[in-house]
Amino acid sequence: MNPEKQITNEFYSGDRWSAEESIGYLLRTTVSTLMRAAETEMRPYGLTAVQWAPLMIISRGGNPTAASLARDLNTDTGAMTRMLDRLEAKGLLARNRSSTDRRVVMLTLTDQGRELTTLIPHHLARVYNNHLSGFSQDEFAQLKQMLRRIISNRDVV
Amino acid sequence: MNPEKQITNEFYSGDRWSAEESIGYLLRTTVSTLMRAAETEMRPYGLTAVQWAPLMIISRGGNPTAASLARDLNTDTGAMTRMLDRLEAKGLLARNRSSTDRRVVMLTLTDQGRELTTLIPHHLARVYNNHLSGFSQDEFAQLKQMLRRIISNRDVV
DNA sequence: TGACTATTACTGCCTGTGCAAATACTGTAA
DNA sequence: TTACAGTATTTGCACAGGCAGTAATAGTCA
Repeated sequence: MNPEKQITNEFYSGDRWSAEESIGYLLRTTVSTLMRAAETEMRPYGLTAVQWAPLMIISRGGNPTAASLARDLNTDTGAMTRMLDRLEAKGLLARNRSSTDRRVVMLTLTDQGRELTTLIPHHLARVYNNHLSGFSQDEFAQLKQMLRRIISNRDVV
Repeated sequence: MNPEKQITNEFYSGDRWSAEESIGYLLRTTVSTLMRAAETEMRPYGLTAVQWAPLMIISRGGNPTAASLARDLNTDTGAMTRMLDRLEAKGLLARNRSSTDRRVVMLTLTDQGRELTTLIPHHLARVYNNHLSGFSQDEFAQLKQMLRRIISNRDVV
């Protein structure tokens, strides 16, 4: 056995249970903390904490569709339809049925939507950097890597 | 400067943006991955991925109230009222107005609810352990510690 | 006692998500 | 050409959370 990295499968047992040590509880609290901060940061622009994501992807081009956005953002097409409804209602994007494939709806940003995409990243960076204060670059890289490992473990199981 | 741990405040800048490197995106995806697995694990018992939490806290005693549950679970009393509505509708808990403080509602588990609390932790442990497979105990401890640091940074900022 | 503050539970409104079904359309194989 | 499998979008239903406001109650202090 490698003495430097002992692998085990027993982090939790069915006997004892504590919210403070639960990885699910900690992750959920972390996300809601970040979301609340992002919400505050976005409020002046009339956006919620998650509405920026579709805008940013559309602004990068490549003709994303509702379905591709749903795949990229790890959600479902029903949720994405309604998200786009809200963004369209705010006048940030326009929907136009494609003429080459009449199933898909082309998504384009309005001038107002495009302007937001130039302002959003700065605010988002501020929120993330603030919450990562005290982290070293190594720790930051480790954290991202560990999260990716948890995500990919969904397939292993 | 300590050469072993160089602190910086610049993990993200407003110039470039990538979902794959975004700590918000990674955390959200991790949570939804875990939730989806928990949802599957709980389905046979008629519970969703989050409904077990109030049940477990009530089962530990100490006369928790809707308000204290909301505080412990990092949500608000409105959401908790509706959560308890659903659990009561499923016959898992009972609500009784306290006679000593008529503002509060005493929460007690039904027999069915109490039985679930004996089964839940095992399934939850299974989900968590599976998704942490490949982790060392050190990495597990580091991950929890880093999440706690992000959460506590909400106050620093 | 009476005014005031804090707390508890609840409700309405909005945002957001997941799942399943329906509809429309595309491309392919028989 | 026709049947069929796959894809894109939308909708209904249920669950869940945040925020603001309300009514009832408790405790405190002048």
